[in-house]
Amino acid sequence: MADTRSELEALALARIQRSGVRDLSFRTLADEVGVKSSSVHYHFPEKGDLTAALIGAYTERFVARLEQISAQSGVLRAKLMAFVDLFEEAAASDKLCLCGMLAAELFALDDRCRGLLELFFKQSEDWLAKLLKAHKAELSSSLGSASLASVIMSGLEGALLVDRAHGAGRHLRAQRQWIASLVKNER
Amino acid sequence: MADTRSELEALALARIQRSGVRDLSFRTLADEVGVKSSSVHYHFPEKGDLTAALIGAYTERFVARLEQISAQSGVLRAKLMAFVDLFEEAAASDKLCLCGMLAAELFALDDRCRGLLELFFKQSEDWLAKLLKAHKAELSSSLGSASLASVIMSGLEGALLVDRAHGAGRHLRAQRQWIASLVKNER
DNA sequence: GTCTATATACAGATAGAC
DNA sequence: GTCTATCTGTATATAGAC
Repeated sequence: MADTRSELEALALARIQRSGVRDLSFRTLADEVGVKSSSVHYHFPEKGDLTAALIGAYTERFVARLEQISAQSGVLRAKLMAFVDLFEEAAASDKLCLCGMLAAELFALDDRCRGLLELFFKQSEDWLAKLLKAHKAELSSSLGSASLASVIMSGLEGALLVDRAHGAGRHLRAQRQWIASLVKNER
Repeated sequence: MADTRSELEALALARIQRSGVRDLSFRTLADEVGVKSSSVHYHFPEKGDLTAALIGAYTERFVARLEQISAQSGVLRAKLMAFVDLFEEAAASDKLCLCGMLAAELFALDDRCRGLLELFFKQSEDWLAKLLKAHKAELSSSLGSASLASVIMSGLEGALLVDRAHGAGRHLRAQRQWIASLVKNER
């Protein structure tokens, strides 16, 4: 198995995506990994340190996958569907996007975490807006690239959220369908 | 001023929309209203009782306003914009929709509250789908009414969420713009 | 309907031994 | 790097007086 720090991070991430930072305690986290809470404090002195580490690593992985999508050969529609796939994974286990969950818990976060959260959304939407702009001619929407990127991001974050309470995956499926319909069918 | 019970409900609602149920304690709630926590327990024996009462009342008010929108004279676009206005109020004070926030905190809720949450989304989306269906000819989207209702609801809930972390209202504005663009401009 | 007082549990965090 | 032990604060909830 991996080292303690990695185990703590993996478990904490999963728990926060399911039930939020406020529901995560150093005690229960330690129990599940098989150490004591003081050991968790050794790796992450304060809860904010753990949270910040998680947001940073999450953003890094997310951006790396965006770059993979950019690099892959394929039409616009395929790239947009690959973007939706990133959200599908969370949905499969009734989780939220880490940063979506933390946006709901914004007032429980310190400034450093809020800054990291903002960075996640900025980078994600910038990537999306750039992709849309590069394929502007293929789009059927009248909205600008940046606005459309906002609409897509809100829609996907919201779909994960609403599907937990009502819908059993229907909201994310509808989002996928709508995003696909943005690309003109020309042949 | 109103009676204690009403004051407690109003304050609890505002606090949950800002920072969630887990951040609301009977003690601080009591302090802010000027009573003791045991008095809060008199009105709402358990926290779940308070939460359920809030969801019920919130849904009732929300549905009443949907019916007002249905009753008002006006074109489809005006009605959709009136629907967006319902979310604008929360955004103005950095709040989420009560039920959006609770969807994030789903695993902290009892079954009764989860049922009420589901009802909120079902009623809201049913209303929206019915409106869209009645004006199908005026819509520029290729999606079915129910799917489009899902997309709109996800988008608005998500816009409130993401705007807290990044965007300063930009996501909700983009949603409004997109929703307006769904209605054909024919003249 | 509101109070005082209290039971019980758990939170985040730290000191210091090994 | 992990432990035991502990401090301190706060949570939900209840009993019983007024």
